[in-house]
Amino acid sequence: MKLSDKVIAAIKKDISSGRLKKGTKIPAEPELMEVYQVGRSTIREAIKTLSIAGILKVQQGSGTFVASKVKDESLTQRLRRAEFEEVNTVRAVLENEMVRLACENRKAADLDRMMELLEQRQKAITANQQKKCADADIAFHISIAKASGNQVLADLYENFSLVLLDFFSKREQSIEHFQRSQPAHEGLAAAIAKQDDKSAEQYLKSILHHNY
Amino acid sequence: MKLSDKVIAAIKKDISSGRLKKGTKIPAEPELMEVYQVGRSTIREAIKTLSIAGILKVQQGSGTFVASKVKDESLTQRLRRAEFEEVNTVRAVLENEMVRLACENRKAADLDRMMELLEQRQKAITANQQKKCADADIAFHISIAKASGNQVLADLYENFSLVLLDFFSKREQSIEHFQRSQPAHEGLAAAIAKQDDKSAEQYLKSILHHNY
DNA sequence: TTTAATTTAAACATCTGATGTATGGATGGT
DNA sequence: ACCATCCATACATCAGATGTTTAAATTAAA
Repeated sequence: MKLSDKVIAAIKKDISSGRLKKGTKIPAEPELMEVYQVGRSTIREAIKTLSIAGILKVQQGSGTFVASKVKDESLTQRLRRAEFEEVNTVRAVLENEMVRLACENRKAADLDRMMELLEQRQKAITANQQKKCADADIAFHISIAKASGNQVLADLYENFSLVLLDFFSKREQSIEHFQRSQPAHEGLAAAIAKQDDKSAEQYLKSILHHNY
Repeated sequence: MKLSDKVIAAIKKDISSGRLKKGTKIPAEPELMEVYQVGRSTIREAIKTLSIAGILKVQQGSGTFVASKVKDESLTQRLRRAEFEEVNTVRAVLENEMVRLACENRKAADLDRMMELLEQRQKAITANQQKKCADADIAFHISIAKASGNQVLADLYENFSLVLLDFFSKREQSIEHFQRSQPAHEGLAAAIAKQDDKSAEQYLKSILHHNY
């Protein structure tokens, strides 16, 4: 087995695992040399083969890019699971506190804002607009953070929401997923309105678990 | 107000909000022109100012990079109202999870780092150096965040620590305060080392309450 | 209205880093 | 010894980034 074949397999694996997505630029040859601990000729041999196969596309002066997907579903799920757990853990910690405080301190204006965003979420679902859906979803949770009355917590969550947005975009969340969790979101809003912290906690739990 | 000042504010905001992290390359001038809808001179004027201020660092032929972190204005502003309660609430939420996870996942290297920072904290106390003391204190808690094994949580806490630093400086924490809480910090580190989450929780409670 | 500062636009230089190409040497199996 | 493989180096070529200069258009102030 030639060395370049090992590199080919490694690059293919990186593509199928999701570390290298379609359209993304792969590392430059010098960097690949360090990563795979081989000479430049070997790297170029591998790239040439993958390029002929249509998997990669090279552009002189610019770089080499992934031209096609090589999907391995089970593997991508497993590899993203670690990062996924981390994000969800942090999210759960923040949202639990947010919801608890929101039940105590929510004002009428907060409830209006929450309902408004829930409507936007539903509209985006029926219109099959995924990005708007994710935006509305996160905006809704931010509105809960603000309703908590703790501005520091709200600012921190707003910062964290950037991570969530990036996270959603990577996961390719289906509209169906948002559809399924819509009732839980409405229940959560209602519980906060009624200041029923026990019920709110249950709905939140449901929302967070729907992510699995 | 000059147009370039608006661009400066926008870039600063992007940095403080975390959209642009330290060390990352900011978009090239042509792209910034599109994003902010201004000419190249304006972009360059803004970049020049931020570069002189040490916030950005330009490298010809390569790009412009973020050189330093910027404190989140909205967060520091809240502190002026002396709403320490809010800060402590958020801190408690984050640290509780951090400590819980650190007890499970701490590696030997994490424990070494923690002990090293505790020594620095003690040295700063005996040397009566308040700033170094606060730095070591926060660095210690950051090391716990990293020991949790949750990179997302660690990043979030590191961002939040900027608020804590400001918090300490405004409160004029005395050296005596740090001295009093040193045993609790050492106890916390020992508990994490022994993976005794119950004990760790108690020490953390003590540390957080010492802030009042 | 005139004047000056600001902003824009374009052209070109320069630097960095990417791939393309060529060559020689080291290595290991046949 | 032969030969395919691999490594190392140098240089060419291309793309894209910032640096610089200049002129025109726009805006604000005198």
